[in-house]
Amino acid sequence: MAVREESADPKKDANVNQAMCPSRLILEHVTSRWGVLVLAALLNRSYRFSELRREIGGVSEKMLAQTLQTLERDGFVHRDAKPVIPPRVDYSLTELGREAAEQVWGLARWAEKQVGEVLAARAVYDVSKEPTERQ
Amino acid sequence: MAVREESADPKKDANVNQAMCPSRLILEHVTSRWGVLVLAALLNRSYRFSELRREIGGVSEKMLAQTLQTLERDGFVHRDAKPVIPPRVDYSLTELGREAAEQVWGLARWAEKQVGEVLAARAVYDVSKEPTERQ
DNA sequence: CAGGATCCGTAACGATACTG
DNA sequence: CAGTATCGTTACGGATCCTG
Repeated sequence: MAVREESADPKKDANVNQAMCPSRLILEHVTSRWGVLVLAALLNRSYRFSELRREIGGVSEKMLAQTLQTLERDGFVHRDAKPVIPPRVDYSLTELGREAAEQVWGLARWAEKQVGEVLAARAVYDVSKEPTERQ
Repeated sequence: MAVREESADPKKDANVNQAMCPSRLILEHVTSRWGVLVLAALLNRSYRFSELRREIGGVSEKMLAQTLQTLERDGFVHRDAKPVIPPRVDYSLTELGREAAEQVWGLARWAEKQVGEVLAARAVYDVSKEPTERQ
């Protein structure tokens, strides 16, 4: 079995941290590296597994499956497995998932808008912290 | 020196992932475990280091320092170090930081509102995935 | 094709000790 | 007080192999 990793098992979530509020976990799931991208992709339309994998790019099968399961468990993603050979599974957003996706997408858009400012701030910071050679 | 961990060194950020867009990093910083809590706390008022540490609770010195540095570097947090003995350092939000804090706090609030729904969804999911003993 | 199981490296994190 | 340096752990995440 070995249901480790992230938070597949609810009882294990607790010991990740002694006192982590549930909202923190939700936040973690929807803002995770691949969670954001999955939600963003599904905002447009539904996707099949491999399709989604190509769309996102750079995600391993394992992480995509894991991300999708977490989001499905939280009620953000609907999984429609058709009993055909070869298997066909479509993923789409639930209503709750759409809300989530819009929220994080909004945040992502905001982040993109601020990239310039942030990069500038970093440049300033890095120069000020530089070895400076001699003082 | 050993400036590993998270993203203190800009040149290292790139190899965390071959192709990670800058906005992803910003998102990572502001939605990180302690990043959210730091921003939320500073939304009310400015804090000193240890004060902030107590306020948040459960954060190690190392992680708090690291989180604050990351946020400062991105231009979200202003660090005001007064040259006195004993040292006194006040942290506050910049204008950009206030925007960020409001964004993530909005997301956090949304997450809190959905805790009930998510928990319910998880319960349904977990039951449906249960061993079921015999089918 | 959709994913489960397993192995493994690395880096994130926490605890502790130490410094200006 | 406000951090930095070091160490140990663990769990995140990727690669690979395997199955219905």
